[in-house]
Amino acid sequence: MTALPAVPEEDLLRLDRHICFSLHAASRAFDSVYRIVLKDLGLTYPQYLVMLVLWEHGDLPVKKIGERLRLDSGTLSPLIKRLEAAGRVRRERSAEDERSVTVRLTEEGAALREQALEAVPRRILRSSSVTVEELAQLQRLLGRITTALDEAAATL
Amino acid sequence: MTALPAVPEEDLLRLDRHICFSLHAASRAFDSVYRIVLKDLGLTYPQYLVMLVLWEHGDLPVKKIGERLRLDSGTLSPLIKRLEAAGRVRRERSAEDERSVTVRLTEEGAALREQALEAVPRRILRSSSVTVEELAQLQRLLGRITTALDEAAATL
DNA sequence: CACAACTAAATTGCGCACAACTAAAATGTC
DNA sequence: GACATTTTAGTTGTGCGCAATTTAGTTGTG
Repeated sequence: MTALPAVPEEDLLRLDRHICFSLHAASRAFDSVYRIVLKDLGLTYPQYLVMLVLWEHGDLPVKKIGERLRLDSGTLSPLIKRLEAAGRVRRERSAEDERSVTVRLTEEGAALREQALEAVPRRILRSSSVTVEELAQLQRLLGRITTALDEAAATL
Repeated sequence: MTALPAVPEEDLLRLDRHICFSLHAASRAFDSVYRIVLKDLGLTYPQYLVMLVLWEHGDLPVKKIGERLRLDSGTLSPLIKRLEAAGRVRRERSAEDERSVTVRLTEEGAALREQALEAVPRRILRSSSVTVEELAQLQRLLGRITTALDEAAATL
């Protein structure tokens, strides 16, 4: 762990500048393209993430959604309320465990999936103008880094 | 551009789910490690980005900072005011062009650079547990995608 | 010179992200 | 069974990020 490569002091800060900047910028660039593509569906980017999870796994308690997206109730509670206000989901207190709130797709919310499938991924892929293989590679690298960062965050 | 690879319909949505999720998650994972590392310096992650730009280029008008970080005044104005309140920078109306506000490092702000150089990049590198080469590769790919996305956003 | 067009920064409003906290329900332990 | 502990959502407060608008200053055109 101490065997860091011999990078000159000054370059470290410049490298750091580039790393955090490019990730930050890429994230926002994706965000802004998604924003445009998702406008027709009346969804924000994070709302789309929640819908993707629900489309894939069906009705889920807030807790489970949070685990899959690594988001806490502070983010999810108001977000899901907005989805509910828009008629895409309903929230129901679980009968077995009154603490838990199950998020269910409405018919409208379920139907939105076809529209999204048609419109979103293709346009995103084309906009990023990278190959599917490159995206898969990017995904692997990001996944590895994320895991490492999460572990590091727990021990810092 | 129309020569998209033959990916089955269903997989598209799953791929999309992974792409946007992994970038979103990676961005937040970096954010949270930076948050921890930067706490000692009393800086948020975006504030650190602004400081990096100032340390590298010296005093700059808000406009120029925004160009380098792709951030607009709606984000930068309050952020820079907070940096000013913390004593890291001063804001001065330009004499030549009264519309422009130049952001200048205070002595304290300039001095913070040494502390950052010492603490930040090394810990981030170690936490992400990837090689400098991999980071450079990641950076190139992200840069390429960001450029493409920005162009796409302009024509969508 | 007058007036339109443009530019830089700031402001407002909304949504996300997270830390810190609260409320209510479930679980564990004596 | 009583009570501390843990768990699930929700709330509050702060800071980004962006769209849309506002304010003030500059530039261009007749």
